[in-house]
Parts: sequence; C-alpha cells; structure tokens
Amino acid sequence: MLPFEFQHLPGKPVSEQLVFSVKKALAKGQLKPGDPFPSVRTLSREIRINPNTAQKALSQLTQAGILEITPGIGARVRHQTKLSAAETAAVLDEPMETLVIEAKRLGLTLDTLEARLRHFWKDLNR
Amino acid sequence: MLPFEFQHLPGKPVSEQLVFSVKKALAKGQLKPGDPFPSVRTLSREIRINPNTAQKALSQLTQAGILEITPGIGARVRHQTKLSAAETAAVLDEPMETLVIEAKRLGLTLDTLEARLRHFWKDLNR
DNA sequence: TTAGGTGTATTAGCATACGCAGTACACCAG
DNA sequence: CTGGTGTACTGCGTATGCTAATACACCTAA
Repeated sequence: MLPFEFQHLPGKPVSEQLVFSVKKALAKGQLKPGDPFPSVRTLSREIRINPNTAQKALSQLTQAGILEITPGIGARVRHQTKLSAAETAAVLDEPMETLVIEAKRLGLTLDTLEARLRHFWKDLNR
Repeated sequence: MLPFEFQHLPGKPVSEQLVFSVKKALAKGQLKPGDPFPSVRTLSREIRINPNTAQKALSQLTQAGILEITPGIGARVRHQTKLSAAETAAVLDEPMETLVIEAKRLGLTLDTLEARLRHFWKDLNR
C-alpha cells in the first residue's frame, strides 16, 4: 500500500500529479519526515506508470528538498529545515498573485476570499 | 498604446500570458467594462506575436466571459453579470487548494498565510 | 460601390514536452 | 552471487504551442 493517494486526471502530466499527491499527503500528515518512500520500480508497478515517469517525479521531489536519497538503499522523507522568508516567497508568491487577481476580477471581497481560504485550511485535516 | 501591460516570460505559453495580462489589468481597474479591446491584428503588431496566437488569447477571453465580440466590428470588455457561488468555486477552488497545501507543507501558519494574502490584495491597487 | 477594417477558419512547418519502451551501469544488502 | 536500489541513455509516437501564409464573410466609412 502506498503512503499517499494517487489518481490520474487527464490533461495534466502524470509526473506532476504524482509530485502533487506527495505534497498533499505531506500537508495532511499522512506522510511524515523519516518515513520510507517507495522505489522507482515499486511506484511504476503500483500506479501503473512508466519507470521513467516515476523517476522524474522522484527527482523533482528530491530537488524540492522533500525526499532524501541514499544510492543503492532507497528514499526517505526529509526532515524539514527552517526556511527563510525568501524561500517560501519564491514558491508561494506567484500562485498567490494569480489567485488574488482571479478573485478580484470575479468581484469577490477580501473577507469572502479569506473565509474560503480558512475553509480549505481546516478541510485539509479532516 | 495597449490598455494593459504585457511582457513575455519564457517558459509559459504566450497566449496564456496575454490572457493573464488582461485579467490583471481588469483586477487593477486599468481595464473596465465597456472599454474597447484591441483587434487581433493590432495585438499581433504591437506585441510582435503571430495573429493566430492573438486570436487564440482573444478566443479564450471571450469564452471566459471577459470579452464581448461583434463580428465585423471588434471586441469590448463585457459587463460582468453576477456569478453564482458554484461558478466562482469552479475557477478558484483548485488553485486555492494547491496554495494551501504548499503553505502548510512549508510550515506556515494560517495567520501568516492570511497576512500575505491581504498584502497581495492591497498591493494590487497601488 | 469600394477600400479597409473586423473576426474566423484552414493548412503547413517546426520545436518542445510528455509518456512509453528498452537497455545499461554502479551501488548496496542479503 | 543475487536481487534490490538510483541513475542514465536512446529511440519512438503523440500532443502542444508558435509561426507562417492564405482565405472568407462581415461591417463601416469614404
């Protein structure tokens, strides 16, 4: 059994959806630092994807600082180090700006936007 | 002079960046309902893009309900009708979920996330 | 009516990205 | 040695995006 949920929605690259699934499991707490992570071949067998696609996702997750890889052994979820404000900004700023723009364009108020944001935040720990 | 700012950042499709530029101008108030919108040929000449690319962006903008097109005449910014909660949710839910997941994964608190959101909101009217 | 503007559609070429397949190598554990 | 691990490479087919060059139907103003 895989330590996260994965389902392939057409229209998006499989590797990206795999990366997103892991991030989601991490945010939910289903996946914690120190946990072992499935190998390339296990992933490709369980999810029915090509080994190269699994390898690609795994590579992106390592580069993002989420996984820790020991050659010949396997991968584990990395213990998060404290991130600087600049680092979080690099990840969050762009999607945050587009979200605000869309919301404002649609006529939403700041309050309703914040309310919806809190809803999603709490909904993640259900 | 175009009624919005456009700059081509490599890595993203040109047509999408054009669509985004228009949405941004709309959220900022630089572009208002009733305003005339440049033609396909004007856009392609000013921004130095292919007419087909301009046409593609214009088509997406009409389908999104942002532009109103009169064949043989031109395009105008459409007057926004009241949107249902389901309609705004269809646009905002997915990017909002990914934003919350990223933020939570990076160890942010709900308060800091909201603070940053308010900052972007107010920064849009500067 | 004519000339020039508008949106729209078609076909083609080219580059890139994605996913799939197969193969190979270096490493480590049992 | 055997079977697991990550990693790398080539090739193939497909889809997407941008560009290019036309062509058509429509409207407006001269």
